[in-house]
Amino acid sequence: MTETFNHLAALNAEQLKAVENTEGPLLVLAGAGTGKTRVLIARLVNILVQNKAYPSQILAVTFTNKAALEMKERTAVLLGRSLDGLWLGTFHSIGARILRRHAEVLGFTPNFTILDSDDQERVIKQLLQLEGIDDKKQTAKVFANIIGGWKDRGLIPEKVTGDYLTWDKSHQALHLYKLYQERLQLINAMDFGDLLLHCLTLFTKYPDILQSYTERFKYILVDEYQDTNVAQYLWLRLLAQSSQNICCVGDDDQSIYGWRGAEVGNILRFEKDFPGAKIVRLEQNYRSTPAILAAASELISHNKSRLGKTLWTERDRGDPVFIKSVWDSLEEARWTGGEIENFQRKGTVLSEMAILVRAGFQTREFEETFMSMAIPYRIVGGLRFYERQEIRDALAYLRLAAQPKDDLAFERVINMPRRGIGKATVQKMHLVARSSRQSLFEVTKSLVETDEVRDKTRTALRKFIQDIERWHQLVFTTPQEELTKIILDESGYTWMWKQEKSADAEGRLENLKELVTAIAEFPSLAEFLEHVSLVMENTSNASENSVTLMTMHAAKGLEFSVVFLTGWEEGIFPSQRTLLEGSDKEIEEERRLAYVALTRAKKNVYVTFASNRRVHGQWQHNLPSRFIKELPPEHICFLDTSVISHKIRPIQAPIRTTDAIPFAPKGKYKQGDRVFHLKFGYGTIQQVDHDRLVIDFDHAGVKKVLESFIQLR
DNA sequence: CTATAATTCGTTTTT
DNA sequence: CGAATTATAG
Repeated sequence: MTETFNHLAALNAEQLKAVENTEGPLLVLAGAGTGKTRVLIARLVNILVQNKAYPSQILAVTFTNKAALEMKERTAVLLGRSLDGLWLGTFHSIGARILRRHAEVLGFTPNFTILDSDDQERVIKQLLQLEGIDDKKQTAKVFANIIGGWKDRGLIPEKVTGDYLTWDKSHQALHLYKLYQERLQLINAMDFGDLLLHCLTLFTKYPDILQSYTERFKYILVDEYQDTNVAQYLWLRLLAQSSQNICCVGDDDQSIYGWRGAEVGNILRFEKDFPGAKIVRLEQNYRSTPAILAAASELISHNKSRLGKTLWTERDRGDPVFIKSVWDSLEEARWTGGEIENFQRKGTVLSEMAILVRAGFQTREFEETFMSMAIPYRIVGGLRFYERQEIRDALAYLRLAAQPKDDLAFERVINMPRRGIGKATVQKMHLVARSSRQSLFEVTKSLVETDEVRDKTRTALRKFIQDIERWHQLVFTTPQEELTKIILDESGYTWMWKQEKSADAEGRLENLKELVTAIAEFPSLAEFLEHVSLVMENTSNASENSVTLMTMHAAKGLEFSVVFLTGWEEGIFPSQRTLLEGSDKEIEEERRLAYVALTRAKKNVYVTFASNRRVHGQWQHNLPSRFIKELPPEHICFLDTSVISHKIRPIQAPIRTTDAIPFAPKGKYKQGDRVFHLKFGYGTIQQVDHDRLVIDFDHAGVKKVLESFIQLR
C-alpha cells in the first residue's frame, strides 16, 4: 500500500494512534486545542483510503451543523474524491433521516413536522388550558423542560416511574407528557427530543429495522462525546452493537451542557459500556502558552469527577494570566476597552480578541461602553435567523400551504396581520376541532358555512381559508420562491410590516427578502422546511474587524489571541443559581466552563471582577470568584492599579457629545460613506437630505440623524 | 377585538 | 432596569 495521502502527515504519535486504531471501540480524550477535529477527519479519511468501508457504511455524528459542515468540507478536500452516501450530520438530522424512512411504522407520515421549542411550548400551553391547570408557578415552559428532560434520558411515558415521580407535580407532568405525545402524533409532528426518542422506540420494537442499520454502519464516529445525553448514548450503543467499531472523541473537562441533559457519565463510563475499549489521550496542546495551560490545568484539577489529562506544549512560556479588580461593571467595561485599544495599537487585530461572559445580560454594559469608545464589536448568539418573529411567521404560512392541517402554523398566523379574528373565535374553533378530531383548517372550513360566528369574522375566516386553499394548489405548480412571494404579498404580511414605522420594521422586511433568496436555493419547499427546522444558522456576521462579545458557552471550540474573562464574581460566575441550589456537581460544571473559557486564549488572558454590579436593576456587592483563588499563584499576576498604573491609561470621564466629536463641515457626506455615531455606532449612509442623514447602523438599524453628530470613518 | 396599563421576573441554549 | 406576559379599559 504505497498510495500516499497527506492525511497522516504532521500528526503526533498519539494522534496517529487515534487515527490508525480503526477496529474496536476507541475513546479519544482530546484536551482543548489538541487537534481533535484534525484527528477525526484524518481517521475518516484513513478508513476510506484503506478501503475498509464505503462512504455509505460510515456514520459520523456531531452536535452542531457547523461542526458537521466543517468535517464534510475538510474531509472532501483531503480525500479528493466523492463522499456520496456518507452519513455525516447532527444527531438530530440523522435521527430525522431515519425516522422519515420508517415514519409509518410509528404512526406518522414521512412528511412529519419538526417542532422547535417555541412550538413545543405552545402545544403544552394549550394542553394546560385544556386540563384546567392554571398554576402560575408551573408554566408551560417548566413542563416542557421536564418532558424534555425525560426525553433526554430516553424515557417514553411508560418508562417514567418511581425515581422520577418523587416531586409533587411530577404525576401531573407525566400525565401531560402522555397527552403531549398523543397530540404530537395527531398533528404529525415531532420535537427535537422525539427525533432520538422515536428512533430508540423504532430500534427496540423492530429489531429487523435496527439490524439493517447495524449491518450498514461498519464504522461510527462521534464528536463531542462528553455532550451526549442518555438518549443519544443509547442510540449509539444500539447502532454500534454489532460492529463495535465506534470511535468517540471528547473531553470530559469540557462538558458544559449538563443542564441540557448531557451526561459526563457517558464519557467517564466508556470503558465499561464498551468492553475492550482502547483509550487514547491527546495532551499536546497547539494553541495556548504554558502559563495559560498551567492556569487552566490547575483550576480544573479542583474537580473530582474527571478522567484526568496533563496538557503540555512546546511553546514559550508567555505572559501570566492577568487579573484585574475594578470597582463596578462600568469600570470593567472601560478598562477592558482601554486594553483592547492598547492591543490594537500594538498590532493585534480586533477579530483576534474576545470578551467572554457568563450570561447574556453582561454584554450590555460592554456594548454601550464600546459604542462610546468607538470600538467595533459583534455579538455572537442572541436570536437566530429562524427564531425571528417575521421568519417564523413566514415559515408558518409556508407550512400551512404545504400542509393546511398544520394547526400550530394555522394558529400562529390566523390573526397576523390582524384579520379581526381574536382569542374567543380561535377558542371556539379549538373546541370543535377536539370533539370532531379534525384540524383547525377543516373545522374552520365548515364553520364559515354556519352562523356560529359573526358576519365580519366569518368573512375574514372565509377569505383566510380560500387563501390557504389557493396557496396549497400552487405548492406543486409554482417555484417555491415565487410561491413565498405570492403568499407574503397576498396574505398582507409584507404590507403589515410596511405599515409599521418602528425602527426594526425595515430590518424585518430585509430578513423576509433574505428568506426568499434562501428558499430559491432548495429543490423543493419540503426540503427547505426540513433544512430550516434543523439546520438554519445565524446570518453570519462576516468576520469583519471587530471584537467578539459572547457567552462562554458560545465560545466552545473557538480560539482568540487575547481573551477577556469578565465578571468573575461569586453569584455571577459561578452563578447565583448554582450557588443556591447546586451541589458539587453543578459547581464542577461551572468550573469546567471556566476551563473552557481559559483555554480559548492563544496568548493572553485577562480576568476581571467588579466589586459592585447592578443585577435586575439593583446594585449588588460581590466577592471575587472562587475560581480566581484556584488559579496557580506562580502563573497569575494581579494588575493592581497602584503598581502598574503607568502601564494603564487612566479611566476617562464619559465622553460628551459636544466636546468629543469635531463638527464636520456641512455637506461633506454622500451616500455609501462609512460613518460613526456616538450613540448608534458604525453605519453606512443611505440618504442625504441637507444636514439630515438616513443611516443604516450596523447594530442600531436605520435611523435619521443630524449631520453634526456624525464622524466620517 | 385591540390598544394600553399593570405586573412579573429574571443563567448558560449545539438541535 | 427592561422585556415580556397578563389584566383592564376602550
